[in-house]
Amino acid sequence: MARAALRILDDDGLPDLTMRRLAASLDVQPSALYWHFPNKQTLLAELADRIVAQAAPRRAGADAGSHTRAAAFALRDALLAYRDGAEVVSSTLALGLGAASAREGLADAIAADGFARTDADRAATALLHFVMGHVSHEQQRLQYDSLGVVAPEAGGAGLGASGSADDFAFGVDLLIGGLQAARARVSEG
Amino acid sequence: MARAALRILDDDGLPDLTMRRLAASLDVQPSALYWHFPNKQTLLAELADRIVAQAAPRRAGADAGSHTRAAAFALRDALLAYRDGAEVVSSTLALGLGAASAREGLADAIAADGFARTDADRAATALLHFVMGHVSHEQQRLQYDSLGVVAPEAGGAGLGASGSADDFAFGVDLLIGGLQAARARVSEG
DNA sequence: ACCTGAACACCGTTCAAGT
DNA sequence: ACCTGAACACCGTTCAAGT
Repeated sequence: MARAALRILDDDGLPDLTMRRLAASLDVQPSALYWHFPNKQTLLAELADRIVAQAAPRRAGADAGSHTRAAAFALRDALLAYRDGAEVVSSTLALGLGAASAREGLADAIAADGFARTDADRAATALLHFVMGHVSHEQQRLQYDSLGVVAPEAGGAGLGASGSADDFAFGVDLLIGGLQAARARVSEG
Repeated sequence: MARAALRILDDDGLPDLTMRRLAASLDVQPSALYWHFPNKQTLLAELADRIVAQAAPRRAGADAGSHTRAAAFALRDALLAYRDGAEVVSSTLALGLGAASAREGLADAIAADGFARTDADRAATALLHFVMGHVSHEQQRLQYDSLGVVAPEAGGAGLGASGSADDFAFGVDLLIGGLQAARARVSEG
């Protein structure tokens, strides 16, 4: 059932993922779904859990902040793996139900890069927000572009989707750089 | 009309901001709205523009990165000024229609802090994504908390809404620190 | 120029009743 | 245990027609 929902999500997008459409895809009446899930929100939380769980840990390099970078890209890839994945995860993030593991994964990676646990937790929150914001934006653009509702990249630069990975890396490196600078400041006294 | 919509948004939230409800608040038939706006999306873009436009530039301090910090907080305040403000702005960001000025405002502030224009533009994108992600999360929590659908802060720390401003500042300072570190690296050669 | 009336094609959710 | 049938209270949008 969650599988069928993910299929609709990926094929037709979040707006088309309705309880009625999901029921139809399972050859069942819409009301039948409410025996399995109390409401749509809970269904989406389940999907969010599955999406972030797919985040396969990448091999971390040897350079500074490489675990953090790897975890951030792994999360991005997991979100990009399903159409509107970021939207789904974002919508359930505040509930604290699903996708909590995403934050923990980032925090662990930051700690693995040798940063203090207290900093790692707060930085993970910041990084998570950046990742969600970035990928949401990226996927929204993909959707609008495919609909022909093009918008010539507000600001004028017009780098397009190809620049997204670069922009993402830039943001991640900025946060890592900030962490390193903070650590350097402390160790200097 | 946009005024009436903002009123509903603030009083009852985005889910209750329907075309039918807006029409009723104006003592008009729903179909009448379509003479003024082609669709709901355009209406929301208009609202996003107005929300972001309210971002009153704060007085920047004298310390490094103060313009950037001030602009980030001004944007956060503007988003927080309306219920679900971040959601509304996020939803129209990818369209490139409304809220484009938010990114420009941040980029200008970063440049005003003495960073190179090319870095400023990319950093503004990262900062914007962080701000949107953070405030969206914050406002979603506010809504869930008020509905009693409490979630004990995934992760266990349980800092609550009071920690939001601190977390926000931490994230902004991380990004500013990253920019400074990058600049230092360049000037060293 | 601006709005009404009526319709079209949908939603999420509930709940008695069936098997 | 799991599903159907039927209903409730909604959506956004279109479009001829009115003033």
